[in-house]
Amino acid sequence: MSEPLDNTFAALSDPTRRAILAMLLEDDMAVTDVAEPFEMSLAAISKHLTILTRAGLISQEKRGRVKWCKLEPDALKAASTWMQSFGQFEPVNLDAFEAFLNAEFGREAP
Amino acid sequence: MSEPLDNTFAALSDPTRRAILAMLLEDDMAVTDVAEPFEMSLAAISKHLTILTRAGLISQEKRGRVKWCKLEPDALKAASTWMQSFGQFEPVNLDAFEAFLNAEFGREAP
DNA sequence: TTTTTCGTCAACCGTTTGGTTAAGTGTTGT
DNA sequence: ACAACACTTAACCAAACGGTTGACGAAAAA
Repeated sequence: MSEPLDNTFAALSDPTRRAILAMLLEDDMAVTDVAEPFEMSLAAISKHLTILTRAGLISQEKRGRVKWCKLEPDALKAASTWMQSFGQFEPVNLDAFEAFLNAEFGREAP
Repeated sequence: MSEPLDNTFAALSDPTRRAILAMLLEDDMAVTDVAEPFEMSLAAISKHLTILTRAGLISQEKRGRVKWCKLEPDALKAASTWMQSFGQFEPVNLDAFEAFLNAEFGREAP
């Protein structure tokens, strides 16, 4: 019923999930460590991670009792392609991203 | 409460709204004409257009009794920047977009 | 072995979403 | 003046969302 692109964009529409993705950009993390900086329950974060997994934006691998979360950048390609088509086909540079990340973290990450 | 990026991604998460954007890529359109190809009420399309407007993805200008809808590609820039950062910074080309649009229309557009 | 840690699941709750139909507001054409 | 057209709004509905708490299973540590 719902297309991959639906799930990708829906997953990205939540600031908590975007913050999680930004965290995972730095390193793979365990669920508990992902949850630590947020002011919400572990169960809530677990749900967010399920949504991100369903959207293909991350993968989760269980080793022992710890479940490791890993960014999967490829899932963003289709969505990115769709968006760029409306965005005048400008190439993106890292500086713009860094500035954006700072802004995002300044407001959203605890 | 909700950030611009939230609204942008949420607006893009619905296939009807993405199809509307693709239609508007070709030309400005009146609300009734936007609604024509879809199997849902005019009121429903009107709501979708409100959501797209709130997200800044389109603008609506009333001339007489007709309300014209116009694509606003700039609103996608911030979101696009965010996404590209996770997508290995690959430049996007038009061929990929065309292929994607065809696939999208084949499945989603009535 | 017992206890703590890691994480999910189930049930619940209030809000939002995506759709419907019906009524209402302007604008245009006859 | 009146009818048709172009939309929007209101009220309603079922389903999904985003969060909670509490119970639970599996793995690790004591």
